[in-house]
Amino acid sequence: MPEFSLKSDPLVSHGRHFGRTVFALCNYPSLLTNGILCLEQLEDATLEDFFIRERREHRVFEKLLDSYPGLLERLREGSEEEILHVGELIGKGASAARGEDTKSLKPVVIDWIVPAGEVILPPLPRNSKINRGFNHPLTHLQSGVISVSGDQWPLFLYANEAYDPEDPWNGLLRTCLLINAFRHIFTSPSSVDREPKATRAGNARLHGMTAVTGASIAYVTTQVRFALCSSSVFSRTDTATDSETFYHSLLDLLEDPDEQGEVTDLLVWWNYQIFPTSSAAKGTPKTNSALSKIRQKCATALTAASIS
DNA sequence: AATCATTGACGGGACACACC
DNA sequence: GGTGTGTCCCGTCAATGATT
Repeated sequence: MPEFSLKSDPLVSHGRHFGRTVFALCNYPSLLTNGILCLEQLEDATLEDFFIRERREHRVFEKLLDSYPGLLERLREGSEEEILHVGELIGKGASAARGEDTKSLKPVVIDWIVPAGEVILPPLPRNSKINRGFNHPLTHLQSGVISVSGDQWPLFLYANEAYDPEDPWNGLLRTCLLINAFRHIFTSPSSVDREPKATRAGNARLHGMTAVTGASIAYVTTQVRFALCSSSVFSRTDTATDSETFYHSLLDLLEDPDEQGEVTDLLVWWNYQIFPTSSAAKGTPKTNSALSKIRQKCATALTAASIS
């Protein structure tokens, strides 16, 4: 066999990383067709004429063009089918990566929320989600609210599981649980709780990623949220889990022009946690001993943490 | 009803790389 | 060489929705 295997089309690989770091949960074939259509119409209409949601999609579209050399030409010169095909490849990558991440996060997230050495009642099996979510105090996503819709944020988003009404940014998205999940997905599973000694390049290095993006934080947070809930099937349109609304609500905040000061601080903090030696983490001390101290702090804080 | 297509979870295996 | 670790891909299964 001459192996006509579509051995990892570069577009699929690109889609994996693009979904994780720029925009997940998206119908890429239609994003591309709409994007091209929009470019053609742009001469006699301004972006202001489009709805907010479409503006975001168009920004994503432009980021996609920027991130893949030659893509614009390929789409411009390609037939309608070709555009759809390219979209399918990118979407296939994004979707496969998402599926693998939910798969691998499902067991390990239990290790992160169950205090070391303790026996939990009712038990939280690593391979089953049946007791998670509202069925268990450790995974109980939110207190005092019956239905969890996507735009209500669970307390695990906040450091010490505390929301500060006076200062909504206080501790927001700065938790060990999210850092762990981010490392698990982007650097390597083994880099979560020890000094990284991976023998293979993780996803970040594989794709030349040296800085955290807001969307990647939103992505990881959405993955953790799903891992903690009792639903077994991730679906973009599932109204019970509402992952897409949740993901978008995080993006809304992280892309809000009025919040860029706070967002920049947040990204610096994250970069220091994830890429301590990269220039993206400049302005903060970055010796190895300081790093291990932080990680140690993270580990101890985590054992005491509970998701209420 | 019955059938088909699509989607996602899951397990497993191929492959690549860095150590011993 | 062998072993451990990680990504990527594939086959299978179940659930869901659309079509007939």
